[in-house]
Amino acid sequence: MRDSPKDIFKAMGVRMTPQRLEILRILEKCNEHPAAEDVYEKIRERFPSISFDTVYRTLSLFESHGLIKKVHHLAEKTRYDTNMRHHHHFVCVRCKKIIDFTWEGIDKIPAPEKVKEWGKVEDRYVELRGICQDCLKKTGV
Amino acid sequence: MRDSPKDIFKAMGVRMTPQRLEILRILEKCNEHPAAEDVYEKIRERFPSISFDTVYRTLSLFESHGLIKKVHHLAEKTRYDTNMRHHHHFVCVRCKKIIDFTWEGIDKIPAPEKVKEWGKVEDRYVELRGICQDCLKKTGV
DNA sequence: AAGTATATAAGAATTATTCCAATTTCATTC
DNA sequence: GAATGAAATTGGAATAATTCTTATATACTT
Repeated sequence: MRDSPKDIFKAMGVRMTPQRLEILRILEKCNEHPAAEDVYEKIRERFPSISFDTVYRTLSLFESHGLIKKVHHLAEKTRYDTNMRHHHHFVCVRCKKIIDFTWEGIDKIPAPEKVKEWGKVEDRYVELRGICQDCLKKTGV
Repeated sequence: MRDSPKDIFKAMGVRMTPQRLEILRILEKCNEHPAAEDVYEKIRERFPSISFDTVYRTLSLFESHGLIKKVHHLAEKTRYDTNMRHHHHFVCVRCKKIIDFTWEGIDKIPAPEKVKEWGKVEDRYVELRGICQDCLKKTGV
């Protein structure tokens, strides 16, 4: 049983506006992984004068309340990797520190059959996300 | 046995300039995952008048020759995920399509001890990268 | 229904990155 | 070793994604 939009907005403690409602509907219907621009193009069908800002603000709002999330952390700036051997990353979600590691155990497990049907898998990347020791020390959490 | 800078640039078929040489040294020395700005700040110690453009151009050059790589594909625009359950992604490196999947087999394997020492791991994300069926059809490769 | 805090629209501002044109420099030839 | 021409650098303008600002409009409480 899914919450009604009214309850969702009530729980967030914000007003339910037509724009927000429509963005919510678009997102609920969407099985892809839209960029802000995709949402903007879609909602303009009904709200031709909506501003980009409203879309961005609403996406941030939804994200801060755990309704959606960004596909990647670290998206603000491009980061470069100087290690060209196959490896994975530990990423600190606070300070964005990245540490390389290898993990043969996980490289060997065959990919799920369904995924193989979606296309040709060429690479496997694992990201372990958490809080690094430095950041743990800083806040004690 | 590592190639000399001279050989590296020769292999790339480009001129060896002091700026490029210094950026190469900075990257070789660097165990972090620098953003362009980090490289810029570092090289300005020796080349105070270097332009951002040179840094970006050189990083692209190195990337196109396989000396370094970007930490993430998909970094151009923020993409949103409307599926808040734990899952992983198949990503088409051509069209950037993203498909969700779950993979219990891989979720259960304990993380390497060394990683646990680096911090508190809170989430595990796997990205299978390849070419989706649509893109395979288009080019026949 | 009125009042008020909150949300929106439009465009300016910001940030990361790329483009452009003028100048400089590398590396090859003489 | 100097001249030369192609390639590289600089500095600033341009672009693209995202955020901020301010005046106006609107949802929700009373």
